[in-house]
Amino acid sequence: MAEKQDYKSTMNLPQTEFPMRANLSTREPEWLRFWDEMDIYRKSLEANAGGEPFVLHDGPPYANGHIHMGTAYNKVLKDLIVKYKSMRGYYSPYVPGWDCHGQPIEHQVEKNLGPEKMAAIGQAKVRELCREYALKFVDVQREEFKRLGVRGDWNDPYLTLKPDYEAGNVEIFKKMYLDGSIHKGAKPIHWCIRCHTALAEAEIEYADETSESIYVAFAFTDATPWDAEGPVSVLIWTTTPWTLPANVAVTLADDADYVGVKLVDGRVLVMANELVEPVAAAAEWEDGDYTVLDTRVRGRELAGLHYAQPIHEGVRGVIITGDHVELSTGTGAVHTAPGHGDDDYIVGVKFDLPMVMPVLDDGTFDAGGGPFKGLGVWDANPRIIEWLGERGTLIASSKIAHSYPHCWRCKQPVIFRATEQWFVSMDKTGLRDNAMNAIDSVEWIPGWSVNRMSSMVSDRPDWCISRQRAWGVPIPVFTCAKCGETVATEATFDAVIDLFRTEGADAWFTKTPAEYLPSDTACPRCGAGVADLMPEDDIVDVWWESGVSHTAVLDAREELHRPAELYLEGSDQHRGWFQSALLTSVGAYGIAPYKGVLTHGFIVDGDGRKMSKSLGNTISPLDVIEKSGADIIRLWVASADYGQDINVSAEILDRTGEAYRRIRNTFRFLLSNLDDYDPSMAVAWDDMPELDRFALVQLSDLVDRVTTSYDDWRFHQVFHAVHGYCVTELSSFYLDVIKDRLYADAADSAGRRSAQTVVATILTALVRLIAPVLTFTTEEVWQFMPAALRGETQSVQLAGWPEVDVPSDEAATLRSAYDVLLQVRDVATKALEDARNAGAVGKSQEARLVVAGPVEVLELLTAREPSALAEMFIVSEVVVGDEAPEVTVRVEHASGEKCPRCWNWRELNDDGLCERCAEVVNALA
RNA sequence: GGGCCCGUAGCUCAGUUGGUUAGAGCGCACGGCUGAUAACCGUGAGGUCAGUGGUUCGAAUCCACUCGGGCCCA
Repeated sequence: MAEKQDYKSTMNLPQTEFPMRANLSTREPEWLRFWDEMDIYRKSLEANAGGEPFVLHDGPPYANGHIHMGTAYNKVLKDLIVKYKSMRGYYSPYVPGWDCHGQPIEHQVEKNLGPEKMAAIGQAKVRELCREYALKFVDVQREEFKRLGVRGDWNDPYLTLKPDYEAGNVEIFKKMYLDGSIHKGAKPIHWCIRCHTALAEAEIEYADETSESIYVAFAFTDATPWDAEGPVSVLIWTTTPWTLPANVAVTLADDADYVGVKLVDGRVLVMANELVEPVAAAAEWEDGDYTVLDTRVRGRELAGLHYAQPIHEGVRGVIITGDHVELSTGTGAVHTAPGHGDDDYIVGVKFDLPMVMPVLDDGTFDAGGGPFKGLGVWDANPRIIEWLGERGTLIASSKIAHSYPHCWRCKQPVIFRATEQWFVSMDKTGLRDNAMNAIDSVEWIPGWSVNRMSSMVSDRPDWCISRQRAWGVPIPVFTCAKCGETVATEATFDAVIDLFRTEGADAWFTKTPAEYLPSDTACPRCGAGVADLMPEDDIVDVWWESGVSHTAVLDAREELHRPAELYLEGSDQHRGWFQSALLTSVGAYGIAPYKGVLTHGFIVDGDGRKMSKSLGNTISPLDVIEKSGADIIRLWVASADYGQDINVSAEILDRTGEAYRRIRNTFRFLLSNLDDYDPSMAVAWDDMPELDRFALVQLSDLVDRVTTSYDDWRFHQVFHAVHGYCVTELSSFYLDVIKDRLYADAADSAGRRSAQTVVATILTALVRLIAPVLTFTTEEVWQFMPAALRGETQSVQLAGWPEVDVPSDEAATLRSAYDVLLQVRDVATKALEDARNAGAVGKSQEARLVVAGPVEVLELLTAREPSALAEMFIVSEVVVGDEAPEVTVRVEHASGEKCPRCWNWRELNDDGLCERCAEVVNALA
C-alpha cells in the first residue's frame, strides 16, 4: 500500500481548483460583479474600436411584468450573436430598449387607481403614474436580463418615454406628413366601447361569443322580375342587428343566381339560389310553406334597384354587387353599412355610398338611430329584433356561437365603427410598393420569412395610427378652433420636435401652442392666429413609436447606425415591429431600417403546446436561474433550432443540464492537465507525435465547422458540434489515450509536453468557441487557466476568435489515415468488450491485440510504431497479424507483469517497474 | 375560415440534387474502471421518418389529402 502511494506521488496526476460542481446559481452573480467592475461592455467596444461595425438593434420589450421564457430566449439569442460578432472583431454595440407607452400600462394604472380616482385626476397626473409604472418594470426587467448574462449598455438603455425618443416620433411624422403619406379620414375600425378607443389589430383577441342571428326582409320600392307573384323583398342575414340603422345598401354576388321564394302569405323573398335550403332550414319552413319561383336572375341584373331602409321610414337603400359576398352562409344578400365593416367600407367607397354613423363613442345611438336613439348597441339588439318582428319583416331569428373580436385589455366585445382617425396611406405615396422593394433588399432568416413579410405588406390596409388614450406621444398636429382646418407645417413640426426634446411630450398637455409655436403661426384657411390653435387629442399607435427607433435610437446614438445589421425577434413581429419599422423607415428615407431580419419561433412546452397559465405548463426563467443557473438557459437557447417553435420542459432542461456538465467536465479535465504547463514549453508541430497532430487537425476542423455555423446563424449546430467534440473526439478518444503519457511520462518529457501543448491549444480554442453561449462558465474557465495562457486578456469576452492552423496537405493525409485507424479501433474496443464479458481481461491495459485485416489496413498499421498503436488502443501491446478480408481483432492477455506505476503489462526491471517508469522514477530521485 | 411554418428514436438534432439494412450525442439497460470519481470508458436495446393515398424501378426526401401543433389574420 505504502509502495503504491509512493508511485502515485511520482506521477503527474490531474490537478485543478476548477470545481466539478458548477453551483451556477451562486457563482454567476460573482461573475456579473467581475464584469461590472471592469466595465466589460465598454471594454468590448474599445477593443474593437477600429473594427467593422455590427449593430444588432434591440426590439423593445413592453415594460410590464417580469421576463418570461420567450423574452429570455430572445435576449439570450441576441447576446449570443453580439458576443460572437464582438469576438470576431466587429464593433458590436448593444443598446437594450423598452417600450414604455401604451394601453396596457395605462389600463393597469387605471385598475390600480379605480375608476373614481381615475376620473378625478387629470391627464398629466395619469401620465405621471404611467411613467412611474413603466420605469419600475424597466428596472425589474433590466435586472432579470442582466442576470441572464446579457451584455449591453444597461446604464443607458433607450426608453420610448424619454424626451429625445419622443421627439424622434415627430421627426418621422413630419417627413411622412409633409410627403402626403399621413392623412385624416373616417374609417371603420375596431372600437372598444368600454375603453373609448380605437384598437389596433394587435389589440384584438378573438373569443367565442353568442350573437343574434336574424333574417330580415327589405321591401323593394322598384319593380322586380317577381312583382307578378306578390310583394317582393330582398332577404338579408346579419349577426349584428344594431348595425341596421346604418344600412345603406345590400350587396349581391355579381355572378350568382338569385331566385324568388314565395311564402304561403304571398310574399316573395329574393335570395341566392344555392342558399334557399339553408335559409328554409333556419326559418323552419316546412315543405309546403314555400315555393321557389321559376324566375331566376344574376345578381348584377338586380343592381341599382332600391328598397325601403329597414329602420328609417321613407329612406331608400340600393342594391349593389361586390366580391366579398359569400355563398356558404347567409342569403347571398349582404346587409351593407359602410361605417360598420371593412368590406362594407370598401364597396362603400367604390359605389360612393354615404357613410352613415349613428353610434357615438360610448356605443349609444344618436339621432341616426331613429327609434333607438340613446340606447347602447348591445341593449338595442333585442329591441330592434322585437321592432322588426312587430313590422313583419323579421323572417327568422336565433342565436349563433361564433368567434368574435374582443378588446385585449378589458375583454369586452368590440364593434366596428367609423370614426375620424389618422392614417398612413399604403398607396397614396407608393409606400406599399416602396416597402415591397425594400423587403427584397433585406436578408431574411430563415428564408421563408420573406414570404410572410411580403404577403403581409401587400395585403395590409392603411395603417391607422391614432389612439384615443392618454399614455403616449401625441399626434403632433393642430386644429384651428375657428374653422376646423388641420394646421401642420415644417415650422410647427420643428417647434414640437424642439418642445419634446427639451421638455418631453408631457408639455403637449401642460402648455398652450402659443407658448411653443412660432408666433406667426396661422391657420392657412381662415388666417386664425396661434392662440386659436388646439393641439390634437389623440396619441400615436405604440407600434409607430417602437417602429421609429431607427431614427430615435439608431440615428440618434453615436455608437449606432441606420440601417442596422440585424433585427431579431419572434415571428409575431412580422406584423408588429418589423413592419412598423419598415413602413416608417421606407416612408421617411425610402430604405429598410435593417439589412437582416432573424425571426425565431415561439416557446412551447414539451408537447408543442403554447405556454399558458391555464394549461399549467409555464416555466419561469427566473426559477431555472435559481435552480440550475443562467448558463443552462443559455445552453438550451443555443441547442434548439429557432427556425421552428422551441420546446422547453423539465426533461429538456434536465438533458441540457447533463450536456452542460459534460462540457464543464471536459474543461475541468483539460485544465487539470495544464497545472504545470506554460506556453514556453510548447512543442512544435514537426516535433509532435502523429496522434497529437491528428488531434490538432480535429480541433482545426471543429473551429471551421463551428465558425461556419455561427456565420450561417445555425447556433444549434454550434452546440451539437461542441458537445459532440467533447464527448467523441476528446473524452472517449484523445484525452483517454494521452492519459498514459500525461500521467506516467516524465513531467518535462517531450511526449508529455507535446500532449500538453495540444491540450492547451484545445482548451484555449474551445473556451472561445462556446463563450458566446456559456458566458459564465467560460469566464470561470478563463480565470482558472494558467495565467500565461490567458496573457493580458482580462476576460474571455475580450479573447478574440480562435484560429488553429494545420498544414493542409498533412492534415488531409492524417484525416484519411485515421478514418481507417479509428475504424480498427472500434473493432478493437468491441473485441475488448467481449473479452471483458468473458472474464479474460478487465482494464484494456491487460490486453494484447492481434489485428488482422485487408492489406491496405495492415500497411497503415505497420507504418506506425507498435507503441503508438498500443497507446491509441490503450492496451499493452498491438501485433499486426495476418491478412484477412475483414478487420478482426483477437484479444490475448498481455505478457509480462503489471507495472505497479503505470499499470501497463511489461517485462519489469529488478526494481519492479517497467523500463519507462524506472527511468522516470530514477530521474526524480 | 385564410396566409406562413412545423411534426425523423424518451430528449436535442443530422439526413447532400429522391438511390443500398434511417444516423449522432444525450438519456435508458448492462458491464468495466476506481489515477477526470456526485466523474470516466465500453457494449446494447430504442424509429411503419405524424397518418393515408399518389408520382417513381426506388420516397423521410416530390405531390394531394387527413390528423396534431405554432404564429399571424378574419
